[in-house]
Amino acid sequence: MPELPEVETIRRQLDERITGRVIRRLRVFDPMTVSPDTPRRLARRVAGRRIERVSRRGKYLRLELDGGDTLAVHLRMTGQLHWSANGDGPPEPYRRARLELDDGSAVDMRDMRRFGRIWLVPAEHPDAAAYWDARTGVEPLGPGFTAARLGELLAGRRAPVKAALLDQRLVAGVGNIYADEALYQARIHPLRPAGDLGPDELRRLHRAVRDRLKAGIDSGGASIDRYRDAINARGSMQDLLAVHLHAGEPCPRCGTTIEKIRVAQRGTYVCPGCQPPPR
DNA sequence: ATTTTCCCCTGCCGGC
DNA sequence: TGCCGGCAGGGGAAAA
Repeated sequence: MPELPEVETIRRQLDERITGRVIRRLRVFDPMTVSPDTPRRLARRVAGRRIERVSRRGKYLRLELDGGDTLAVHLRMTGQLHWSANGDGPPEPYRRARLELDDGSAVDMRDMRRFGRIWLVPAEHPDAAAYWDARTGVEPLGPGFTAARLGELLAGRRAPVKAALLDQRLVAGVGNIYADEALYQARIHPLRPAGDLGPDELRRLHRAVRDRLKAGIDSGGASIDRYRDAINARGSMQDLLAVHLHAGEPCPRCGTTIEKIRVAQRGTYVCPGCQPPPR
């Protein structure tokens, strides 16, 4: 569910509220949430540690603790983090874990489908930077993401350009919604082979990826289904989506009926008028 | 090496 | 009404 803009929204809210706090205890209600670690081992490791900052890499949230350990969180499809000042979040059937802090506040992790995970990246990990680099590529809103860099990442690839955008090891943080919207804005069909894009198309795609992700952050994320931010509020990016979830409706730019197709095993929305199909 | 398929899990929706 | 298949913002392992 949450893509880069949703995770960044949550990161900002948590960083503001829990940085400097000390973890009183970690309670795990669903062991699967911390597997393959055990609730007991993880809880013992983080208890009493101070949260130095809350950072993000792609769709990964990181609670950086004193001593160098990092408590990593990935929300996957239906995960949510909810902060409450007095620790009494609303009763939740899907609550999987809870972080209790020294000021009486708490962060609850909720997750209907149980794909979300919390795990520790230990300070003694041989190379913390390599750990994250193995999972996540360039940050699309960072200085390393340029049209030229995007071209290098896509060069020679025969997979559909949308599949490449969804590959977190190339560009980190783009998910199904923002891939559709960026490709539409760039007027590039999602089935085009990634390596076939020309210089102008790469420039348009680079600009569109950044533009749509920024719009997502400015909107507080897209609350299409279950997404809520860290204070249980909805975002408004769903109101700005041009094609995603709009199959059967006219394209806002050319009036052609928007189609739903399947690309990289994901539902994909495309305007066949604006985004000329390959071949 | 790259790309595709399957799987993890729960809930919902449409078709029969 | 009830059952069944398919699908849902994710990524990792295994297979091709």
